[in-house]
Amino acid sequence: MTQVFEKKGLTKKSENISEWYHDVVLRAELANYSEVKGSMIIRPYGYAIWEHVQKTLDEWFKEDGVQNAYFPLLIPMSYLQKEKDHLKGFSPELAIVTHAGGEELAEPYAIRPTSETIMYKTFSDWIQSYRDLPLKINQWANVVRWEKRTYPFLRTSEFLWQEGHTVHQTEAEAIEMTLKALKWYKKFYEEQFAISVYAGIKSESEKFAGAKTTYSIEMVIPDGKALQAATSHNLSDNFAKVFDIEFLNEEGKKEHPFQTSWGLSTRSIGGLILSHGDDSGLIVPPRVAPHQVVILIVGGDATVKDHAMKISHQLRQRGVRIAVDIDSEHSLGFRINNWELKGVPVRLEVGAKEIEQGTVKFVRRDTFEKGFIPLDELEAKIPELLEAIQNELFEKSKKNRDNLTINVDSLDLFKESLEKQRYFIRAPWCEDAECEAKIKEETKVSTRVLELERTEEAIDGACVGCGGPAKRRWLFAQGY
RNA sequence: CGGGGUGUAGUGUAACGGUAGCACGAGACGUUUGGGACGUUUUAGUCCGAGUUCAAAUCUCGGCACCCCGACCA
Repeated sequence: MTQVFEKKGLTKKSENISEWYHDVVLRAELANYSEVKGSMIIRPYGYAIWEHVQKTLDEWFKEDGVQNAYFPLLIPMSYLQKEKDHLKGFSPELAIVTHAGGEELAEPYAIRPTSETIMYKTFSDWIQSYRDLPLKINQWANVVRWEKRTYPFLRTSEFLWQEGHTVHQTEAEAIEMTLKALKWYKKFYEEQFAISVYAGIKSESEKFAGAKTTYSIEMVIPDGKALQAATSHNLSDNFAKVFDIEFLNEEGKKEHPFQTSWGLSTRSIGGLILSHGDDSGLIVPPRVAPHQVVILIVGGDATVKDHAMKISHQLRQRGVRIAVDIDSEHSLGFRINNWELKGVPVRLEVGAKEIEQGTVKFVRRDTFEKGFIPLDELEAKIPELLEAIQNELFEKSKKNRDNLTINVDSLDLFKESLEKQRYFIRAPWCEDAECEAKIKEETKVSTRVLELERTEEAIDGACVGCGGPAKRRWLFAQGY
């Protein structure tokens, strides 16, 4: 029987995932609420996870020739007004600076909700010839989108992200880049965050303001809702035209280039929390865990402490990220509970008993499986154990995703299936925007994506929304 | 921004219109430490403003804040 270690005062995840989420964010010390409405303070433990995200993605980007740069926080309103769809999409959530230096500004500045406009204005100067292409720029930055309802990490008014922006000679190249970014994100979620996700194309009504095509990563949250976890846009030459980006091609003729933009934000950490946590708190997959292992010393004498330090040194040399808890103020149980809340994948305990036996006690955070590892096997066993945990977390996430995805062929069944439990529903759809709006009104679920592997799949069925001829099977779900 | 709800120590809760109490936390001292230790002790509160009343945490009105549900959204 699996022992469950509930936490005092922690709402059960299965009972109220929203309350559980808030509790965990605060008690695992990921973030604090701030005085500024809708903003949060990311605490060191939460920020360490973000730093890992940055490090991993940044490496992949750079291998592909993407260079980091930094553009201004403030964007002249006139820039945003150039692309009308873009402006329309973002204007409801803009924060605008109207005064500075004690005076009213002649032209207000918007705090960037995203940086397409300010970057592309500059790109038009940078790009003259086909020799300047492709241009691949990435920026790690904060952006502000004034949201009406906010949650820590999942939707804050100010959030951190990376935004990649590339410029290409041909649309085919741009599409290739868009898909490459999407694949980075999918790989990131699967291999680093151990979360199984869907990757696909957004419907016309759900796409990015100003894009020709938006691709996205959709995460299946254990409550059956969908979280848009990253996006990648094929901007075609929409922005190039309005920002006068032109290059001379090999024949000496002027052409507009084709562009992409793609981003992943601190929202990803919200997805991580929701995906892996349990009634004991957070569970952080080993590859992204700020601490992969915590050593707790049991009893306060110097021999035990020395022994623990020696072990930590050994493991650190093997590349294991490790914390040593030598707290002698609190009881062992108290300390254990705190580390469990923080989701450290493996806990080691060292006390007089272990020293005598020449072992170390280990406990897995995800399964609570425990045992003793002989000291001389520790260096080999811990990396193995971490790898196993990483893989099992992913398998569990995949199973969860599959269990929460169902195929449905009629609107009645569609509605019925949502009565007891939210699902990702894969259903035939005519791809008409009005029909989509109708489905959303009647069932609260909207199209999430057309999965990449189903873009070519022709089907004969009837659309679940209007009964007309369906084109392809899309994923529908309620958004976060 | 629409609909609903709630505001009491740092947190969670209690008090018929009649002495604001309890628990946790935090601080001090001592004893403890193999799954959220114990004793002694200290600490701190009715969101703001008006009204009704002999008397308001409690009733009324206004403001503000927060929460839940919608619309918007990485």
